[in-house]
Parts: sequence; structure tokens; C-alpha cells
Amino acid sequence: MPDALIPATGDPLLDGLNPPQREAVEYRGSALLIVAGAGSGKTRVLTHRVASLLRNREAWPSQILAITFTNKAAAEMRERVEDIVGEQAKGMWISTFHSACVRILRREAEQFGFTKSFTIYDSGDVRALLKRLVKEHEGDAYGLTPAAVQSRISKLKNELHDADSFRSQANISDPAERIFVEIFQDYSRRLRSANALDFDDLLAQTVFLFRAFPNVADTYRRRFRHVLVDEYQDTNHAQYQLIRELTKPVQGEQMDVGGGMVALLPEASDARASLTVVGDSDQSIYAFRGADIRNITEFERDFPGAKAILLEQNYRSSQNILDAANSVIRNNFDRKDKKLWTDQGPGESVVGFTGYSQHDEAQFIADEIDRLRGQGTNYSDIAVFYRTNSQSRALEEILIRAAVPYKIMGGTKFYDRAEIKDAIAYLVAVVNPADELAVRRILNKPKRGIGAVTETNIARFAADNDMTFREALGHADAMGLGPKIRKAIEQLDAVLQDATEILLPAEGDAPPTSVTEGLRLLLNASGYEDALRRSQDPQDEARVENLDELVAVTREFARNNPDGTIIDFLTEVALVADSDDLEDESGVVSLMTLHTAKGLEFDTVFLTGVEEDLIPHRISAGEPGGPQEERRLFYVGITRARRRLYLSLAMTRAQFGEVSSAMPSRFLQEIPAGLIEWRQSPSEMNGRGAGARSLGGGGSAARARENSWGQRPLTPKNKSSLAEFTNRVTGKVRDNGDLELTAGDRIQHDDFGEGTVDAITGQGAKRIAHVRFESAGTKKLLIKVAPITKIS
DNA sequence: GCAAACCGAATTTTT
DNA sequence: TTCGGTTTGC
Repeated sequence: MPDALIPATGDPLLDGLNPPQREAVEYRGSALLIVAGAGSGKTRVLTHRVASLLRNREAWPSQILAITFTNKAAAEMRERVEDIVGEQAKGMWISTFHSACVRILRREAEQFGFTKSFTIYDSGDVRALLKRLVKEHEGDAYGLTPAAVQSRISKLKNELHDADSFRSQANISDPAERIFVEIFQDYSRRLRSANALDFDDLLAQTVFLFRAFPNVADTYRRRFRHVLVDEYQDTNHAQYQLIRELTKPVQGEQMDVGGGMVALLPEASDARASLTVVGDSDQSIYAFRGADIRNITEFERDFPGAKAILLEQNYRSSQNILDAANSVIRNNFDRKDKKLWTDQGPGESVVGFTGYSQHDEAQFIADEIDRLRGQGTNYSDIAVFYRTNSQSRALEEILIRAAVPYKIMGGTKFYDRAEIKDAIAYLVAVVNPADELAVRRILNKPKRGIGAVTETNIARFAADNDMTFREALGHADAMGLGPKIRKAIEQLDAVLQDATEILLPAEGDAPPTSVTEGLRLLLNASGYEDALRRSQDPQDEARVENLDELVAVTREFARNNPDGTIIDFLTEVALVADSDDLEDESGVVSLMTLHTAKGLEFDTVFLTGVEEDLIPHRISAGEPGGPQEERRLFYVGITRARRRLYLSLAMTRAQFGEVSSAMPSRFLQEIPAGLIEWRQSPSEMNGRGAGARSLGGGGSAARARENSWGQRPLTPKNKSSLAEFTNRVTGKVRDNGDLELTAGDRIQHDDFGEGTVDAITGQGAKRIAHVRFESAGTKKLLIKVAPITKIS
């Protein structure tokens, strides 16, 4: 229905919304499911719904709990609600599952035998601990790897098993299983004694807490009258149960009436929070980490009387893109039919391209980007997606050479860097001295000559004398160590004590100093920063800069949270993945995996590597529901595009040092031939179509000749030309920094042959040569790295 | 205790 | 190929 036909209501929260959107904002009832197709305006609906609850005085801000999966989504939602209702938004809990749980758990920590200052272990910490435990239990003899154990424990916790409950149902007669159970139990003990929780615990412990202490649960049930959950299709079992617990009726005072019978005193028995969930089962792509699509598909059964509203009108993409998306996702059986549509017209065709190799494919993309750029498209409106991270390399190599600025999204995270983790470990060692892992981590950082042997000695001393590892550091003299090592330990102990005094002063002493000062003290007095500065390794220079950045983060934190404690800071660090948000990278092409792309949108999208064994990924074939999830992933990729969608693939792909030939993805066949305009189709590349499915794209042969490779004739089946293009590009860093080029020069390029320089732009390391090649057309080349030599 | 040489495995990822 | 983990040798 065209928007024009929707009558204005005079209500700013409803105007501009289509009828189902309005209903989703206005419906009041105990449970509401909003099935929001890609690009259907779900965030808008969600924020307007929250705003309308507030505006109509149906709820106080403090009675609203809105849950998202990522911090970014939470921040965006808060911002948008604030835009509508202003200051009021401050009192709402808009947060991720994990932050909401941490908030609850810190408050209630004593109830379950932890202290407020518990540490949160990320997967790296968990891995480090499990590595030790697997070794101690000799798990490798039974084929147990730390990675496998980690993922299994995580899955079990997501299913709300703990080590003991799992033990009772495990098959102990299988030795590998027995060892696994032992490791799991030991792991749980270590976490407990370290006063630490892993990510999965945050959810599971909250559920356990609610179940074990109904009065605690009631506190939160009374408080949150409206619970809203975004991306509901991505919830795992623990998250689902958490929602269930929160939306149960307030139980009221329990009275033991004898004989173990419990009576409930009547207290507002229908007082249960209203639940709104938003999601799209077609965008469920996280089953591999425990997301259970049934949570959303069976919502109406789980919550009887639930209302379901379907949002199918898409405000993002052109109809051609939506048709492509619909025609792909339609092939998933067992799904509620849903068809995205738009009133914005068909738009441009989807463009297909088949390269000889991944580099050929990348070159096409680079050329297209350059062409679009010439037409006024911003780099920041362009994104390149791929299934696996390893695919980014070839793209990067070509983009660098073509002088296309890009950024890899969701790559290595700031807080994952070793030096940052070290610095954080210093802080943790102060705040939560029970955290053995943190203390061990900093034991020999910077190098103090304390190796594995000494570490074991300290651990043994601690165990023998019934003290923590941290406490043992204060008794270096009693361990029979050499004088050098003894002094090193004493020095570390002193540094930690000094930091403790200023960060966590005893009652009545001076107030605690800022996190910034504490961190500075730790980094300086420990000698950590000095060691990096003195180092010859050029990488260490960057590490120092990262530490400076971390110090800056602490300052920023203090500014944003005047009352923020060091515990708050560490919580934020543990739960917020990157310090620099991915957003607003203006003027840069975004590269990312399909998973990272979820929730984002771009004018122009290049979906690369559309090949069998990549998408669907080969490993997914053996997993139940695997191929279907891959199809959803492909669907997610397609629906990110607003105006232009490119689907590209390569005939050969070099992986693991081997070149193998690739076949077009089955998903390509699912898109009607008429929707794709092939610049170079797989069948053309394959002569008689041998080896590949014949794919629609018949009438495109003429267009193929005007592709970016200019007049160079395609020579299908020509093995030598394939070989020529495979692995031509090496990762080796060239440095042509001193190469002097001026307009008119003749150059030889490894891939493109001979050409004439038209112009030179840019400065220094960013000098760009604009070259007219005889056979490959005009290219922009970054002189510093392009594989070129001057001839004549 | 530490650096160099060697071997083997290699989706997707947020919190 | 590349990364990371283990083994080996100083």
C-alpha cells in the first residue's frame, strides 16, 4: 500500500508508518511477535512502541527493559528513543542481554557466593584456562582439544546445564566423556575460586539466580513491566529462559505451609510483564553459536494469546533486489511464507561477474568501484561481503593496488590485542585478586625471568599454604627461589599493592583515584611500558600507542561516567568489543563477512565468492540445518543492498596454498535468470558449460565483451590463461616508493601488460598513477605497491 | 628461560 | 599460504 493512501493521524508516533507498523506500535497485550522482514523498519517500530508507552503514561522509563544483542544496536536504539522522548530515556534499561545480566548479577553477587567485583572471562581467557586444564587432565590422549572442550562447555551452558547436572546424565563409562566431565567440573571450580564468570555464565547464572531465589526474581518482575527483545531469532536457550523468568507473574511471598508445601500469597496475580519480540526467522544465522530458531517460530505456542504482526513492506531495496532475495529464501522449506515488497520500483538489475581467479574477481570489483566513484558514489556507500575472512586477502591486495581506500570491519578487536589484555589483567589483578588467571598473565610481563617452573612453584606454595596465587606473591622469600627471581616477585607484589591502595583505598582513607591514574601507575611501575619502549621490534611501537589509546579510553570513561568505578570500567571493557565504533567510516569502502553485515545496509553491495563450498560453505553440508542457514546468510547479504547488488565468483580459488576449481553456488540458480545481468557469466567462462551448471545469462554475451578487461578476448577452457591468473598476485609487499613516474612514461604491469602513464596524483606513499593499458583499459595504480616497472 | 625451527590444521562471531 | 602451537637447541 502506497504511503500516500495512509491517512495522517496527527500522531507523530504513527504518521509515516504503514498499517501493520502502526498496529505493532499500538497493540497492547501480554505478548507480541513482530515478524520484521529485512529493511521493514523494525527499529523504527520498536522505538516508536517504546515512545508511545512512555508518552501515554502506560509505563515509567524504569519499567522498560529493551534487550538487543550488540552494544551498537543498544546504543542506536537508545539514541533513537531519546530523539523522540528526550531525557526520559535515561531511566530505561536498554542494553544487551549480557550487560543486563551483569547489572543484575553484580547487585546480587553475594547471593550465589561471588563478590561484586567478579571478573568476566572472554573467550580468550576461557581458552587459556582450558588449555591448562586439558593438559592437566591429559585430555589430548582422548582427543580432547581446548577448542572442542570450550565449544562444548559453552553449548552446555547455553542449554542451562552446569558441570554437576551434566555429570549425572553423562556416559561416564566412556573414558573421553569422563575426562571431559572432569575438565568441565574443574573448570567450573576454577572460575568460582577466581571469582569469575564467563560470557555464558552471565546468562545462565542469572536464570539460576531467579530460579533459586524467587524473591530476587520478583524484584525484577515487579520492576520491568515491558520487556522488548530485538533479533529474537538469535536467542539461545538460556536467553529464552531468562525472558520466560522475567515475564512470569510475580510470585508473591512464598509461605511454607508445612510438609514442604508452598502456598503463594495472592499478590497481583496477573502482574506479568508484557513481552514484545522482534525478529525474522529468515535472518537467523547464528545457530552455530547456539541460537535456536524455534524460539521465534514457536513463539505463539510458547506464549498463548500472543499476537503476531508481519512487516513485509521493505523500505530499503529496489524490487529487483527483493525479488532476488525472495526467490532464494523461498527454497528453504519449513518456513512461513513471507515476501518482501517495495513501492520504489524495480531499480537496476543485479550484476553478475565471473572471474578467472579470486584476483580477477577482485579486479572487477576494484574497477567497478572506480567507475561508480566516477559517477559520484561515495566509497562509504559501498560494501564488499565475503563468506570467510580468508577471502579478504585477495580483495585487499587488489584494492590497495587500485588505490581504493577500504576498511575491514569486525577484524581484530582493540581489546583482543595482547598488550591491551595485559594492561587489563593488571587492573583485574588489583580489583579481583582471586583471579588467578589474571595474575598469572602478568607474572612475566614484562619479562622478569619468571618462567613456567617458577609459576608452578608459586602455585604449589599457594596450594600448600591455603592461600591464593596472588597472596603467595607476598611470600617470595619463603619459596626458596633464587635472589633475582625473588626480587622480581617482590617488586611485582609491591606494584600491585601500591595500585590497590590508590584504586581501592580502605574505608575512611582518601577517595579512590581515577582508573586513569591507577592504570598509569601499573604500566609505569611494573616496567611494562618501558620494556615496550626499549624494544627493537617495530611492532612494539604500535603497542605503546595502543596503550596510550587505552589510557585515553579510561579518561573518556571517566568523562562519560562521573560516578563510574573501576569495576564499571572493567565491565564495559569486557562487554564492549571495540573502542572505535565501526560507524561513520566516511570515505572508505567497507569489507566484511556476511555475518558482520547483518543489520547494516549499503547503497552498493558486492557479494563475492558465490561458489559452492564457500557459500554454502563445505563444512555446513554435514550439519543439520546447515545448508538452510547458509541460504539465510546469502539472503541476509542480498538484502543489505539498497540500489545496486553485484554477485561475483571466481572459477578457481587458491586456498591453503592449493588452487582448486570452483563451481557456481547453487544459490545463483535459485535467482531467476532475468534478474541478473551477467557481465561475464559462468557458462561463458566454461565453454560448453562443462563442470558448471548452466546458468541463466544467455543474452549477456555481448555485454561480456565490454567488461573491464577491455578487448582482451576471453579464452574459455584455456588452461594456460587460467594458470596465468592464478596466484599471480602474491602477498609480498613491494616497495616502489622511489619509482619516479611522470605523465607519458611507459610502464609494464605484471597483470595488465604495457601501458602509458596519463597522470600522477597524490603525495608521497600515496602517489597514484593513472595508466592507460593497451588491453586492460585505464587503471589507477598505487605506485608504491603496484607490480610495475618503468620501460624505455 | 628463550628463540628458532618445525608441524599441522585451516567457517561464520557477539558478548 | 599462513597461523599458531610444540619441540628443539642454546
